[in-house]
Amino acid sequence: MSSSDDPPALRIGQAARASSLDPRTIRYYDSIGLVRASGRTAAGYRLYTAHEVEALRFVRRARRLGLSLDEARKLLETWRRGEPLCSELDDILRRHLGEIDSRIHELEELRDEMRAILAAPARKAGGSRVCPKLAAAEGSRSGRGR
Amino acid sequence: MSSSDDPPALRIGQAARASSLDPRTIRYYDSIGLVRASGRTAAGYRLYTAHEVEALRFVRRARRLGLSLDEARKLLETWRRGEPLCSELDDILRRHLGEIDSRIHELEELRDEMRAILAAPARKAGGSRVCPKLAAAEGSRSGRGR
DNA sequence: CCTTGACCCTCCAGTGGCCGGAAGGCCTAC
DNA sequence: GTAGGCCTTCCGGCCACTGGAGGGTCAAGG
Repeated sequence: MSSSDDPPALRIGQAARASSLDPRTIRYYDSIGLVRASGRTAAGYRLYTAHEVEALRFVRRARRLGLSLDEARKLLETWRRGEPLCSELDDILRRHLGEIDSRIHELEELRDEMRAILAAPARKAGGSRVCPKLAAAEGSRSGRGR
Repeated sequence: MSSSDDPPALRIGQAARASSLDPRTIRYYDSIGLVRASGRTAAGYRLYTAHEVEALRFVRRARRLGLSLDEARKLLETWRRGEPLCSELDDILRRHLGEIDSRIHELEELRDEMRAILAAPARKAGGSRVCPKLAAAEGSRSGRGR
């Protein structure tokens, strides 16, 4: 055994390049048990097979879609159990989609507000008070801010 | 002195209500020197005059515009020095405006991507592989993720 | 053989902007 | 006198890393 056709394992730097992640991030994922190294060399270097690299890419992709590591972990576990993953993924994505939509909305409001502020005349001197730009405008929205 | 027409000072809970902030947040701002309590009662309770409450509201507003506490601090210092604030504010807001714009753009791309994923047929069973949704689609964008 | 340099290891600390809880002091009302 | 509501400090946690110190490993070059 341990013949020459074992899956060729990468060290962390190579795995990092293959997954577009930082080695430290991969070490972190290992440390929290998200994507564990498949083994270690005699010197203690982490080894990653194509399987783990795929998982790392999976996680990276999930992160880029805005999912938390916990969500990524759930999906990953489903995936590793060989289950369909799609319905779970759909749920999560649908939820995030809603959040993104309202986040976009919020940001657009913010942007408009900023534009209005920037467009306002610079009326200096006026009163002894603040440049009214920030002090004013305590209207409309309230509550949670992500 | 210390007559009855000293500015009536609020305790932290009242200041919190007046500024729509959490008392703990206000304590935090005090601890980092962002908005210090104007004094203490004999019992050690923080006191906030209308001036500090205004500063707290200012900070809250800045935060809601997406500025960091550091940016808020800079503006606040300018403000407290009685300077116009507008040009500095404009710089910061302009920069943030750009960021918000690109963030909106990013999120819209993300949203479209998610919609595409959700719209894709659920093709289960297929190969032994992953539901292709997350595994695939390693195209387009790369680089920084906020 | 020794050094250089790239890579790897672990451990600890820090980031931002708070939130939560424990353990206790203060003040008013009943 | 006691119940409650407010306040205090201190400490730890959150998320997803990032940075640094202080060392080990390994192949190539002199």
